[in-house]
Amino acid sequence: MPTTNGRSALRLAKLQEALASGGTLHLRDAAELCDVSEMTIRRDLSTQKTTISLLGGRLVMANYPGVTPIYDLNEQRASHYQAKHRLCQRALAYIQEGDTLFIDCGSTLMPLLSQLSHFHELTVVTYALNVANAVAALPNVRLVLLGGLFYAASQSFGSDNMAAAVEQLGINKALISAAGVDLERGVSCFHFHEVAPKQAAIATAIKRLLVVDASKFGVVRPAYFAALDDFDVVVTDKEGAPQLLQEHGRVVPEIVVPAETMA
Amino acid sequence: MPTTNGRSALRLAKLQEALASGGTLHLRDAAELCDVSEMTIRRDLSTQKTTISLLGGRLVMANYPGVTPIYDLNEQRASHYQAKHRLCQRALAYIQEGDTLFIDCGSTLMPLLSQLSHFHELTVVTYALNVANAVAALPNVRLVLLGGLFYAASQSFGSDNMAAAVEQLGINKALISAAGVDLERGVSCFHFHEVAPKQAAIATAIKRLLVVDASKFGVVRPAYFAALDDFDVVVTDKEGAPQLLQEHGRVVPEIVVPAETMA
DNA sequence: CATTCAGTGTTATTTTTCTAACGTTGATTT
DNA sequence: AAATCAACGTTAGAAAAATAACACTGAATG
Repeated sequence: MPTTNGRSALRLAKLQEALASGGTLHLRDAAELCDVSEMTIRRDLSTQKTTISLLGGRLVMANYPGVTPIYDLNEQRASHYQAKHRLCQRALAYIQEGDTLFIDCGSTLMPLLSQLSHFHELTVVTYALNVANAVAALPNVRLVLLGGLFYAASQSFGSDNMAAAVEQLGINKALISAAGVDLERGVSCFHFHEVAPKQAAIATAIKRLLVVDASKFGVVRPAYFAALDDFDVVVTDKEGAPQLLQEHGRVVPEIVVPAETMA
Repeated sequence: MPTTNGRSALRLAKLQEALASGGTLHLRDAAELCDVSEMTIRRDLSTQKTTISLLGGRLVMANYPGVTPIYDLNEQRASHYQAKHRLCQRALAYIQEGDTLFIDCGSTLMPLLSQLSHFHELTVVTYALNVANAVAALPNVRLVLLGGLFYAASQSFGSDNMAAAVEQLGINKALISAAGVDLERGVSCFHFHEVAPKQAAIATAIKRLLVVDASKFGVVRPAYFAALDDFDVVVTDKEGAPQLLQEHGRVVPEIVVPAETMA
């Protein structure tokens, strides 16, 4: 195996260039391109640290979306996915034909996006790249991306005039996610650049939905962005949530907990 | 084979949901998820029209970037890619450490992006989703995406204040692509929403590079956006291009044709 | 000059994926 | 009730991909 980074790295760089535009490259083509055998490419990939991965005989960029496996060998991610899926199933009930939706960043609302293909006309406003990519694939959904400087950690954009940009749009329903929900300290997230778009969406949207799984309750994160009663609906998955939240005397009009048995 | 769209479509919808968040799903997991055999999933995929495709035993969303093959069986796309690659190789020579680059939409400049990983600090400004995705994967490059309404045809965004957004940024070098370059009628593209960002970039950038392969010469496209002498450099691949362009009496300071023999 | 060893090709073997054919089931029709 | 047929499973075989083992090469080292 090549221990030093000799020609191996050069080949990978070449292949990475070829793949950077997006696409796959069959192993035999990659071998031909580098003028080596397929085995050598295989070895390059397995020995060197690279962002390219081999998927069924084809080279793909591992850091592109739609490439990493959903169901990891451990059930953990799968179950997490199931939880989020259920959450989104409930959130979906609030969406209607013709809506202009603000979709927050994070992974919570991802499962919702594919469901949007069932509608005929929708508009999605977002400041997250992963959301934008998923929505861009839907022919029936208009996409408005709020741009700015990219923050890799949250796969989202931040800018000065985020608030102004949001206010220009006739946002119907805001679907907001959060990293922390506390009765006293309100709703919070990790990144400060998310505060402006979230707050702007909450300010202009007609209906405001907070979509969070129960693991976020009682948690406080660095960036506060709203009080709990800024929302019209809280969609969550914990049984005791309604009591927990409402007995506190706050006015949260509706708290939705998905039924245990769902398709 | 299922001729009617019975449960088959339902399963595919379910799988599509699972995949929409981005990721791959192994065939056996997909089968388990739908509680059918792998063969059934295979049949679903082959009989029904779907956006899901099977790549080495794994389900992927075919409309995601990084999935469609680069080297189609015909050499055509490959050679096109080679041409663009060479073009970008030359354009790369103009890029320096610390630059703030405006990268235009289209596929021409795609091969350039992976090359940017060689630098330590760069900023890329773009209004194209495919460019943004490629740049987002580079840890050393700051990404500024100019958002707006998404146009699927060009994978790019358009908005009213595109010009204002561009002017706010200290763009160093503008790398502009085009669909048509005519001596008399100037430089043009297909989509009108591209005009504003292109013009704004040309207006503010210190150095303006037009990157076009020779097939665009003598072609006029619906949306005019610049005269040829608005550019400082034209990077192209046709042998006679310098003469062709300069003998016309225009002041185009530099026209670069890549040498025939390149690594 | 012989030795070493990284880098690579070749071949064989195993594993996985794909395809085609046939069998089963259960609802619907005749 | 027999026939039909869509929907699905199962099996076996073919094809492709992954892995492992060994052989070759040419530059660097002793």
